[in-house]
Amino acid sequence: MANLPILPEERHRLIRQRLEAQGRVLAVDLARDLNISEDTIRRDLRELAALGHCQRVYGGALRLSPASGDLQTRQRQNPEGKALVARRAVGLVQPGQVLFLDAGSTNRAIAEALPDHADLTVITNAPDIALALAGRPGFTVIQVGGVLNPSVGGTLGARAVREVADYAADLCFVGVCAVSAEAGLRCFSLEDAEFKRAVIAASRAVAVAVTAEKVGTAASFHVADLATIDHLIVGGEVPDAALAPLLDAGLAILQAAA
Amino acid sequence: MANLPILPEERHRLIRQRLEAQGRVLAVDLARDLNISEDTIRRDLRELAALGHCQRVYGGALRLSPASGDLQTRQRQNPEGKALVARRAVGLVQPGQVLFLDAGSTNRAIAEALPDHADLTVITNAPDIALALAGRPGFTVIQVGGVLNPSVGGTLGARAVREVADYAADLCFVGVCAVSAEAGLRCFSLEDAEFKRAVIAASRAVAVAVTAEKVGTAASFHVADLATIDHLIVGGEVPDAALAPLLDAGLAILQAAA
DNA sequence: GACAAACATGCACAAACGTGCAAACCCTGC
DNA sequence: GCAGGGTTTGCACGTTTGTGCATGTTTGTC
Repeated sequence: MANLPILPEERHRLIRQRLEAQGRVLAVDLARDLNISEDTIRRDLRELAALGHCQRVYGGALRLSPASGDLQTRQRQNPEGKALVARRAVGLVQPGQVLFLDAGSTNRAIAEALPDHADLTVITNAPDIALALAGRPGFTVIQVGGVLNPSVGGTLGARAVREVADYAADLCFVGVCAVSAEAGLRCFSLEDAEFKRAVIAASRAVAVAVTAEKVGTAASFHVADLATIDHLIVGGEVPDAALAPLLDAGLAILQAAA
Repeated sequence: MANLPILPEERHRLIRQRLEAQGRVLAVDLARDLNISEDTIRRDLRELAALGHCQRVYGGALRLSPASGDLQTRQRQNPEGKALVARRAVGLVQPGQVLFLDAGSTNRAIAEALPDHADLTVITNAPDIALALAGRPGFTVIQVGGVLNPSVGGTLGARAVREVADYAADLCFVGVCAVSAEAGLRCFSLEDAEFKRAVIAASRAVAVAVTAEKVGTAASFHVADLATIDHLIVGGEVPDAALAPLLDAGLAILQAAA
């Protein structure tokens, strides 16, 4: 060992680095590797924990869970059904592509299921999706600006529509509130529908991912006809009576079942 | 030893060079190698740190590039101090105003401290701030679009700057990484500095809220001079030595102490 | 319940630190 | 040349900080 003196601050950085990489550190190991007493290491860990950089535990320290409180709640609200659809949906994505992810909890699940290190560019109007992807390796995240609609959870309105027109995506995932053979894709607000149409217009291919309960239902505002869709991913147990009309309409359907 | 005299500026360049190459320097080593007293080295390191070229630590100095840390970790640093500053900062806000909130953990705290039912319009480039305010009564939230910078936690770049120019705010809260009388307002990235300047240009009044540890320090990139600021809110225990130069500069300072 | 490992705490010592001060140095104008 | 003002440097002083050791306590495990 070189045994060169290590500055306290330098040591803190090293510990944090090791925490980040391995998720945990042991006081004994650090003391041995850094050639310093365990007492000092313990003091370091206590200090780092006080600053909120790790969780102090008996024998060493742990990395804190990566998700912050607000996001954690949302994640828990996501049932397995959405994760199921999401896993199926990401199969459509190729490395290097530019994706459009509309706001919505199902699309949020898709964002989380996207693979790292795939050189993806994700354009989204949903701040929570942007945040979930920010900093993950292999992602460029573009946020669509505009007035944030609280119930939709994304930016909408004229400004957002205009911005979307500036981009061109290989594939978009449009969130819808209802889908049926007769009424097509539908959602609950006019502004939302306008925005989704802009997204579809700016994308080479269109994918819609929905959970079973939305199939065969309708909502107030028309987004697009079924003919517009290239991929429909449905998850969970869909009754044949609801699915048949969609198949009759000539739609290719990816079914994700447990 | 040659013992030839070394000019201070020459010495500074050498120290920065060594910092760049090795990531750290020890005061003792420099004193020995340059054949000069440790006192002088310490003075040099202090100066370099004040200009934002390194981080001064006990025993020497460290390169600061990898140490800026991501948003989530900063969020956890000194939350009480930030809440304190935030409570003081929201006193500047009048009902019905249009505000600009720059990205950053202190500004996030300000967002959370803003009063409900005050008919406020908040423009922000930070998705987490937008999310925190979305749905709260009496708020209109406008998200600035652009490429999301993971370490800053907000959109930056040409697109974001252009969008900001479309708006006009009564008051902006600019987040800075460092503030001092000599170096003014400073931050860690060029793009960030550009964006903040755009925000300042689009606002009738400028407020800067910082926690105590940022006062009297500096960082690599210049944002604006102190003369640009209308309100400076500092929180926590600020040593008089750090505060005095700011007061001498004629700045009105709101101090938030426990 | 026994035992060892991990821990917190107090203490002592050395290293690193900030500050005031005086000497040495530089530049400038007479 | 030299007098004056500003800057830089090293030294002395007291203070702070980091570290290891000794002590007694807590925690996990068998």
